[in-house]
Amino acid sequence: MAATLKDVARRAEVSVAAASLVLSGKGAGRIAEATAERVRTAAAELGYRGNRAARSLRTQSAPLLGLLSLGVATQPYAGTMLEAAQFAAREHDYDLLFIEVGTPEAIAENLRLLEEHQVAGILVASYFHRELALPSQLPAPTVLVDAVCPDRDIDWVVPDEYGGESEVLEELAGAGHHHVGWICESRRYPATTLRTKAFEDAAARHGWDDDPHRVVLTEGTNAADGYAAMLRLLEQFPKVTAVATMTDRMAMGVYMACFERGIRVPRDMSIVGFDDQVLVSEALRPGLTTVALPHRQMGTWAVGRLIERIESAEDLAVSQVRINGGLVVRGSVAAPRAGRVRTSARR
Amino acid sequence: MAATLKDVARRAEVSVAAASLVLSGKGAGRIAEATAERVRTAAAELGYRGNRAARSLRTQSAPLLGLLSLGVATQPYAGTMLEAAQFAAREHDYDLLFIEVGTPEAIAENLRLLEEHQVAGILVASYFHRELALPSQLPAPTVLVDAVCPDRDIDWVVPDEYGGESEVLEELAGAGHHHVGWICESRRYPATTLRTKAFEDAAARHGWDDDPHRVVLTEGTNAADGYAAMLRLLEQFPKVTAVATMTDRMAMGVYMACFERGIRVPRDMSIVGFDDQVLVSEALRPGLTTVALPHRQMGTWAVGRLIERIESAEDLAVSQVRINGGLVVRGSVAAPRAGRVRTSARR
DNA sequence: CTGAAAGCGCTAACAT
DNA sequence: ATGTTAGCGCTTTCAG
Repeated sequence: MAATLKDVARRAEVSVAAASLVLSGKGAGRIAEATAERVRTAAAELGYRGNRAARSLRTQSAPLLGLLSLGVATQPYAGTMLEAAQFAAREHDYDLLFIEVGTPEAIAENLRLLEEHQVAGILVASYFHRELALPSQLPAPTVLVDAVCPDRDIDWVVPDEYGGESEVLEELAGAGHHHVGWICESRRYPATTLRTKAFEDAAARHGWDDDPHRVVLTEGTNAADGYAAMLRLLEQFPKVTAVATMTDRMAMGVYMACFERGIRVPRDMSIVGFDDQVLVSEALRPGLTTVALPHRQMGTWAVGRLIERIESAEDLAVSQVRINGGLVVRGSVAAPRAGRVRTSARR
Repeated sequence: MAATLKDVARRAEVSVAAASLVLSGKGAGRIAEATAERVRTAAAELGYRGNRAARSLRTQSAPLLGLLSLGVATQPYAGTMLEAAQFAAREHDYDLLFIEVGTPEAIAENLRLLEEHQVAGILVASYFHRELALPSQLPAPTVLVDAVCPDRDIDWVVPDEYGGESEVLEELAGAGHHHVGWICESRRYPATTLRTKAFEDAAARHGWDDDPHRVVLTEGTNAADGYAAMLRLLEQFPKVTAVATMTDRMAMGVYMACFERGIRVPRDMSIVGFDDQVLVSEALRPGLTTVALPHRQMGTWAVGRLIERIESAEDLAVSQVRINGGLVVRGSVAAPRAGRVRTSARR
């Protein structure tokens, strides 16, 4: 049986009220130091840990953050956000209630669950940058991670798609490329739209070869999509000396297409990706130059922000930020070769 | 202000006790159906949700499971276990408190934190099969996920390393290979030991070429390790027609070495991995034949078991299980070619 | 500076 | 069949 505050008080020969004051640190100046010391000793001796339920019942709030996840745990690397969030929470003495909601529609019902728990704050986290609809009544301060809620003033943090893509494209421009291809998923998401915008702006800025054939749209974002797209790109835009893909997985497919065609990376073809899925980007030979997704940073920021909001007396202004995960330079970019001769396919 | 039980009782014109009985379903046979109906209506009208803190305080236990994670969220795919655990918990009306402990040493201190929360049960989950030491006093029923605790009778679930490896090696045997290489990390973990044992047994069983040069030990488990190991294997064991690697990532390196040497997969070389890291195994061309890690199944099993233990009156016998995630056949295995001529390196 | 006491919302033993 | 009541452990007035 765990020791209660009453046990501590009895042992220290003070009232429970005094013991509570001391242990919660609110007794400073009110309780004599000698008494306080007695209480602390007694608590230590008894291994007193307190009872969250009793405290919550009394204070009508729990030092708990509810994390409503949309696939965050499952997706490689997105889980990093989770870990970062938990660390940040722990640092402020909050714990994390993890709930995988499955679909956006299930958010509302799970918010009610969190209300029962009397969570002090709520994180709604997605594994990819998306738009979300939220019920108008939120049971606690809420911040979105890798998601935005248009038509609503609410804190959120997302990757800086435009900035990141621009940065990695500068690598290509810096190496001297002018015939640059863009392989991107066709569906319209914040990520596709913003990264494509960055590509178009970079192209305009650097006067890249303005041929509509330089872009290939795909159905999905995996290696097979990248592979097929690259084959098509080589056909419809043979001048290409560098390719930017919307994701690392697609870049992996591009590598494979190059391998098969006897095109060497980066000598004959420079390639850049996005996401920094280390399993892929680091494993490729040469390593893929890409942009990291700021999972960790988003988790940390979101929790910091949430706690700020919870603990601040005033109403804070809404804060919506885009974080650039940063360029990761590996070996997939080189200067275009002048008199490049494309070797024929190997089979 | 959320409605309380008292509000419901007043509205239904009954006592709080009666209301409690009805809402918790324990009133069957004790409360008249008409009364019960009145209570349920009142609760619905008020949007009554109950207060976990009050209930926990009273019952001295919370419908909460503490999940102490050792890197589970960060590791690609291991997070799947987390999602599965949460689903299973929710199905039994438990919620999940997620805590990333960082290192095994931090487990003890976090167990005390869970004690404060009065969790009904505890999951200690690792992202790889390992041995763990646990304090002798656990604050609640505990089950280990992807970890064991030697010298201790405690429930755990781990991947069936031996069974899985044996199964994927049967693919090689079935295709008719006799000169099979084994690329494995040199450090001794349950996974290395058991998978290596499976290799040795398969080799003996099928009378594979018994040459000590057929195995190459590596420092790590990533693509670069696999790549270097494969180069070495080709040199010291040139007869090799099939390679089994300890991880998919290492297999990826093997593919790359083959590509560079002009060795075609699977025509000239069959390859099998372990883990089924889809990002890798599915993306490779041809897809990698491998063994899945049962993350999802482990999560589900562990929670089921834990709840069984929590809710069972008697002392259950300890249950320790190994789950085989299952063979995933893709395209990396073929029959060895009779008069195979190794093409020379491409550069 | 310290103690007594009320009460958070709920459950369960005990009355009626 | 239903109501009354006594706490669970803690915080926080309010008295002393």
